[in-house]
Amino acid sequence: MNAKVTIKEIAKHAQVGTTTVSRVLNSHPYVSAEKRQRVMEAIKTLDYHPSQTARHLRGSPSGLLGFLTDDVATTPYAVDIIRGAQQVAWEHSMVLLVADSGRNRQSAEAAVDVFLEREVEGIVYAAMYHRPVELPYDLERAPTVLANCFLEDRRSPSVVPDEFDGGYTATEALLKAGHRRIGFINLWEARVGIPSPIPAINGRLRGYRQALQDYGIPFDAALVRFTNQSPADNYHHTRGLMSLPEPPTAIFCGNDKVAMTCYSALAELNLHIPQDVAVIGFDNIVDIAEGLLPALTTIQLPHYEMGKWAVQYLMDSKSSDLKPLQRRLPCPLVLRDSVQSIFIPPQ
Amino acid sequence: MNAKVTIKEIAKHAQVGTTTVSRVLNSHPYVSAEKRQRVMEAIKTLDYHPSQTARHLRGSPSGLLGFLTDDVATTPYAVDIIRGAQQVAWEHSMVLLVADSGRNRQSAEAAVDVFLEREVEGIVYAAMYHRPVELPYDLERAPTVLANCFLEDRRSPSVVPDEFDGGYTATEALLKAGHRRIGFINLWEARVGIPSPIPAINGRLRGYRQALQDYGIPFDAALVRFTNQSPADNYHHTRGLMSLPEPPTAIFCGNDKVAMTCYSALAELNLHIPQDVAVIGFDNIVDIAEGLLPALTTIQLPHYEMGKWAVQYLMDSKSSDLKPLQRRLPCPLVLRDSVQSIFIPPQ
DNA sequence: TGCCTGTATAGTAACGATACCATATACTTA
DNA sequence: TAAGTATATGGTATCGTTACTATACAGGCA
Repeated sequence: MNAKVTIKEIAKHAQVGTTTVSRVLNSHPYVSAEKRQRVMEAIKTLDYHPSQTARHLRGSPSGLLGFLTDDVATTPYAVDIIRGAQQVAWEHSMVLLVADSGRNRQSAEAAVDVFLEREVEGIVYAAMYHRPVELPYDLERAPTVLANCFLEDRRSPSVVPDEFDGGYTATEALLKAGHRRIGFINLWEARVGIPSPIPAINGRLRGYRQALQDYGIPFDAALVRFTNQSPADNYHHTRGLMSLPEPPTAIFCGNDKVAMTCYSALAELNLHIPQDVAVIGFDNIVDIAEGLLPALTTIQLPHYEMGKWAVQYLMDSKSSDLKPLQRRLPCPLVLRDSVQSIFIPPQ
Repeated sequence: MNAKVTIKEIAKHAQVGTTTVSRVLNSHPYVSAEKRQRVMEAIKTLDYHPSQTARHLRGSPSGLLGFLTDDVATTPYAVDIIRGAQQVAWEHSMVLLVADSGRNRQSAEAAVDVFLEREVEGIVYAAMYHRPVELPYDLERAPTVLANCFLEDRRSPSVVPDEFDGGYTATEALLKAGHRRIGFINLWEARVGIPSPIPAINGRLRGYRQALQDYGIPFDAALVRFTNQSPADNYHHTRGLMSLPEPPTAIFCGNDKVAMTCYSALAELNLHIPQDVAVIGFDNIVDIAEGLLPALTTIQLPHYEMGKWAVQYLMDSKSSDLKPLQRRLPCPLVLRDSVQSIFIPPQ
């Protein structure tokens, strides 16, 4: 492993001054074609790589972005946030420095210290599921964008899934297919009693109600259930829904895991999807959605897009200040086979 | 945002020389208690953070590790590799620089260039599923450890799941529960015809056979099936197994998705898990395994552990050279409810 | 007393790259 | 012809930190 080749050695090898080498590297004008050629050759033969460290010290931007997560992995796909962030960062020739806040404030602070010591140009703080957070550090320290989470006081910019849109889209897909009685097994937080601050729950419910209203269907509270997300409870609510005097012809499940249990419960009742009952999920956990028979139509959370947006926003407002807007990204429908158009006889 | 506070300003503020400040920062001897006190105060009041960049330029190690992935996300949990790597890196006060090779050689090369420009002290190359890879760059450029993949010629160190162990453990769990006819729906590669180089397939099969042999059960080729992993094929093989003249009392599924289909197929046959048929999966996709009823007993791939091991190995051999060993990590059993001990009458 | 040795302190030269300044030539244009 | 401009080139200070060197004073010991 040859040690570090410096600009000086290139200069010596090409018989020019260091300035000229620097000019070639940064494609500045005023270098003769001949010397440029010599320099390029030297760079190649000596396998020279410029030191970002020296450049940065000299005044160039660090080219670094900090990416901080709480590691509570609910949906594994949430890591797509990092992929999206990485993608956009790369396009801007920036690199991601990742750290895990490890859920305690102290190590989050430490992580931010590490970021600052390396003078990151911005920080993305990403949560593994959509929720309000308290920032574990002083925001003034570096421009920060939140992804998949937000501050209660909205004092810094954030990008989140549009839960309302997701709920609306799911419900509308069912309505468009002709369904008029649509069950909704919404999520409920595991914590006892406390009215949940999780935006998914309220947002999706509002979307569901709005879609119903837009299609002129009255809201029926009996069709809405809340599951603590255990398979047993998911099962219970599916059965409950189907034993209603007027059971639904379609079920909107709060997530794909709920949908999975829903499938089994319906199978036991000898009901077929999508002929007897249509099912739609949420989250697009591909392993589940594609593994089910029939494959599950569901709603995609925009993890990848949130990662992209967060970094893009950081890049766009590099010079000016970050405006603390909250951006809601749509949750698109992923069409598979669990929803089928039903025939509605003209009345 | 106050600009950069430097060591000089601390020196001035505390009325000492820069050397003294540096001594305090690095807890070197020969500083009087009084001045040390003054320096510490100045650091606090001016909110000083030392510049890693300057330190690095001056000769300290960069404190950076490169983490490069191919992004083909098969199992979402494979990202646990990065979490494990991050964890150990953090313990060694190092930070991870992540990049995505974006599956084409060129951008992988570019990513490595970026790593080298920042003088990473090592690189972890991680694949999203266990397979042989060709390294997209010259290994000499930085100490590299492969995670979840390996070079055909084993010329650099790697850490992979012990597929044999996984296959053995799964089969043994079934054998210990008293099963004697154990079906195995192994994976098969989607690519047509080509004998698969995917180590999962061969390794697990060998583990299965070895366990059988150790328990004195003759191998029955009729019990081993290969699925192209489509739900339809998974379904087909489950039915095939169960319609054998002497059907299995337990099924070892190549992964949790296969197990998921297997559950439905068995339900249709009105067979109950685990009373009538025991099922064991592979991969521990928690969303699936915990969502199924009964919850799926399965095998855990050591993603997190591989990430940890890769970085640990890099750290351990920082001074000496990397020895190109291949480390196989065990795939532990995750006990849930889909396997039950069956009574074997004494003969 | 004179000479070590240990403690305490500050000044300064690096690390590698770049921006500024100085210089030198060739070519215009008033 | 003198002055001005565009082109080409290299020397050197600088970024923030630490290692090295130099200096100074104390106490210990021959």
